[in-house]
Amino acid sequence: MYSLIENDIKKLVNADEESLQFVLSHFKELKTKRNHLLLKEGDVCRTCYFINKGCVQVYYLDKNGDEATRDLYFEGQWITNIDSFSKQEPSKEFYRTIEPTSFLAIGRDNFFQLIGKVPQFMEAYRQILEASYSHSINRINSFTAMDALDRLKWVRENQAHILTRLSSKIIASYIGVSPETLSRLKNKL
Amino acid sequence: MYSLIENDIKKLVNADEESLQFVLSHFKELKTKRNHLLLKEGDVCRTCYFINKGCVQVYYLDKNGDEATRDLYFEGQWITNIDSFSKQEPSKEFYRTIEPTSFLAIGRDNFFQLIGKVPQFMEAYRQILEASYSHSINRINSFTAMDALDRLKWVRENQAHILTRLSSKIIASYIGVSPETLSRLKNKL
DNA sequence: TAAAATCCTTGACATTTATCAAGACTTGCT
DNA sequence: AGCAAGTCTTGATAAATGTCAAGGATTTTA
Repeated sequence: MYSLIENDIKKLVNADEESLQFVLSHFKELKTKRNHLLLKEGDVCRTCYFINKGCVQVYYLDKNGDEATRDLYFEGQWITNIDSFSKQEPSKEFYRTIEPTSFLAIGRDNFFQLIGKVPQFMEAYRQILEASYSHSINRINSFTAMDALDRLKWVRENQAHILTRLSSKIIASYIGVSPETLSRLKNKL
Repeated sequence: MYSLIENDIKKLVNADEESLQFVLSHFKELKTKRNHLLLKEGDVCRTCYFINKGCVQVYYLDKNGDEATRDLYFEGQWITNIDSFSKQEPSKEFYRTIEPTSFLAIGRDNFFQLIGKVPQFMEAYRQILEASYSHSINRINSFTAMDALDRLKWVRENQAHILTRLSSKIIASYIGVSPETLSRLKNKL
């Protein structure tokens, strides 16, 4: 149950076994069905999740009430609403599983205590933040610098699992086009 | 010269005067003309900057060679290419001043030594990362969930200084439309 | 300070993408 | 297993945005 998260942390920092087990002991398993809402607009996020298996869609409701997908997360990834988690403000986004998903979850209080007590965990968190920020920068650049077909090609080159694992509707929302447009773009690939 | 950065750090963390001055002593002043390239595609970023006065455009070259603006930074903001700075990989982005600009700059080695030595500086960095990540998430959501006119209105509500201080060409690139389209959108505001 | 360069706007037109509708197909639920 | 719901595709059309061109305004630079 803890092997994936253990490897992930070891990949980021050199932690002695005692510290590592101390950190892991604060994570509780959470299993959900598909379409489970982890967090919805207006909620305050009190939990940070590590995905053991499954998939989470993070989305936003546009002015027509349609879902706009900000990001998609899979096993081996860390996920929380950073704004709401760090400042305890209401979330503007929805977090929903799109497959049966199993998490390791840690509450906010435990999380920040660990950060203060275990320097290697702080260091791991810093690296996760840097990588998440970097990923979001790439995503902004894909929207400012590419048209829809190039964004689709970019996903095919860099995140191919998204195209094979998820429905066209969700892929379209992630690429930032209507499902009809995605259907037509596929013919041009 | 250090008053803005001093207030910024104090706003983020409680630091004793000695630690604060120790941290500040590692920052060197850098003044540039407008259109100075701080970093270009392919460069490895070895410096983190705090803007004392002025403005920096971070952009990307699209497949036509046009500039796509990922973000704009002003006095009081921290700026570095996080990917290149943290992993010492070549930058994919350009960083250019668009006004005469004065910075406080710190080299990568000093930066990471300070992070290790001064817990309050680590804590400040963590908060800056969280805020930067949060800002980039808002920007992704503006592209996935809004059309061009709504993005322009969003900037007017939330970053009005961008509209009053910068050229239409740069605003257009930030909004993600051609200058001609921006010119027409202004008539609909 | 004057020439050169760049910027801003507007018009005409092309291209991209969205919307609406319908039918075939797939999936989920009981 | 079978029905209901949702998905995917395609066509027709509308709306949004890009491109090219040109002229006037502004800014830069020599």
